[in-house]
Amino acid sequence: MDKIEVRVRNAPSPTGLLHIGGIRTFLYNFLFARKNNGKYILRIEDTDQERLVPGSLENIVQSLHELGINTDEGPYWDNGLKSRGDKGPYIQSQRLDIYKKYAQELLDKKAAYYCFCTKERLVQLRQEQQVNKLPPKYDKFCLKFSEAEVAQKIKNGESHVIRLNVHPDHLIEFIDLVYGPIKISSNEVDDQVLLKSDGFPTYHLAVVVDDHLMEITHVIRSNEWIPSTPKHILLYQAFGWKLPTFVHLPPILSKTTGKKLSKREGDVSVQDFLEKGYLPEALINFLAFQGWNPKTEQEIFSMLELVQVFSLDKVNRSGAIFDLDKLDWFNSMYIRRLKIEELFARCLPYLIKTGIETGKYPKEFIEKILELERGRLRKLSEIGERVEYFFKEPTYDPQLLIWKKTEKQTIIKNLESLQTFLQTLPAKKFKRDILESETKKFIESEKLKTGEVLWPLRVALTGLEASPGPYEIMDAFSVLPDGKEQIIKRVSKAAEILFK
RNA sequence: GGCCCUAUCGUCUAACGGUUAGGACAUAGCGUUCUCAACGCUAGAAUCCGGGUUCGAUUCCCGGUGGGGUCACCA
Repeated sequence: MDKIEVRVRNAPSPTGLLHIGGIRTFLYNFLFARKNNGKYILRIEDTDQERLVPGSLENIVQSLHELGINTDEGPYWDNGLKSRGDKGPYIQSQRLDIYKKYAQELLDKKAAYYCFCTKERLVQLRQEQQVNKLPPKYDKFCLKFSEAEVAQKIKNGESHVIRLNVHPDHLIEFIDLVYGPIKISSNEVDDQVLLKSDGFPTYHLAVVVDDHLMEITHVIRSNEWIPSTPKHILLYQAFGWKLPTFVHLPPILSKTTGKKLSKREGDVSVQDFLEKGYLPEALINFLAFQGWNPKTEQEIFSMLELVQVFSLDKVNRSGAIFDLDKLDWFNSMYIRRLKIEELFARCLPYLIKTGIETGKYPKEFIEKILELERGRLRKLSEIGERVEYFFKEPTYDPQLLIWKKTEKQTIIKNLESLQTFLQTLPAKKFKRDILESETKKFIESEKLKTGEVLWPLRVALTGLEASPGPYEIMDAFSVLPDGKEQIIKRVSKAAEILFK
């Protein structure tokens, strides 16, 4: 028995930046396609000409590319916007004649009818219904016109739309792969506009026609579409087409509002997250867990592993709150796993932004520094200010140099003898382990207290309350030709400042 | 408001009628430690409410309540 090839799609509107909640839907479609050796298609639904935002098509395609969600058909990014696939065009505004043809077919089948109602009448109708506490629905007013009347009105150039003719009092049922059986009365379904007066289709006509023509087998989309699924089913039935399998996904909610994550909430676009230093791998891993989980205790999954374990029957039905804390955790996990060269490459933009001219330093120096910070980073964007002290002499808060309740004099004295000790230590011995053992010997022989030496030393090197340890920092500096001098200079400067 | 969906720690979630209700994030404490991070240990923290069904309900059914969604010539 031949299995029908799985074909799924995502169909965003180019009305702005691709946003993070929406990505989860893309991800699940992609994972489902890959898991089933199917095809993953991107289609652009630009039938609302008023809401178009220039550049959003590029943003969508580019964002998907950066996240590693690769499409098989439709527009894609490869050093520029390209397109592929033999069931195109994949941009709805280029398919207008197709929709007209199918709208005509519905007209011929009496499944749809012309409507000449003005906006004013529709608004008034809705108001009346509201006052009378009736559900707001079109009242089929224009259904009464004879064919001759309709022809005359069209000939007169009256503005018109085409509406779906929904018959009352029957039940529309479908089985959702996530939500199970769903029943909705046709009385709840409005005589939806299918073709607008500007000749463009509405979403409902376009999505059904295209999903059929593009041989989509599974419609996987966010659950806010459940209420309009009956309209689509009615259309499939009117055309006599086979229904796809419907799969609705639970919503992703905002932590602050508890409502659907929306574009109005600030930085929610993929681009924003990438710019803040979230790794695509972390974003994908986190998003995969918003509404799905593998039923095991493993939490870290690469895209490849996700493909292997993903299945729609493990998708939840209840909404998930988007929690940045958890995302941050995933991100720090992925930062730790990065190869050092890759960490360098990915941190570079942030280092440049802080004004650090990495080109002026040995690669080994930068790499050692990044190695020190990688375990402390939640987001790559933090890297700049965290490592600035390596490139710029720190300024000191005298109070900070003092370890707990130690006497100021003691600290000064320790910094001074530390200076002499480091001076006498050969530059080639400025290696982490040697530094540690030599410094310990020094502390012991001078009968000093560890904290009273290491704390001021570390602060002298960094100017910071929190940082990696002094041995590691000195080890990194030792890579520079004047590393030892820089270290000693900082120690002496710190002592000076305390002395004042 | 009508209709639809939904309900386990603060958050993501596990437990397909019988568990001391498990894990992770976050939080707190302790240990390690010059600080931070990491790591280890520990703690607190949940089955919305009310009815059924059943020997037994987090789990199945009904009702309520809460939350979300949707009712456009937007998608």
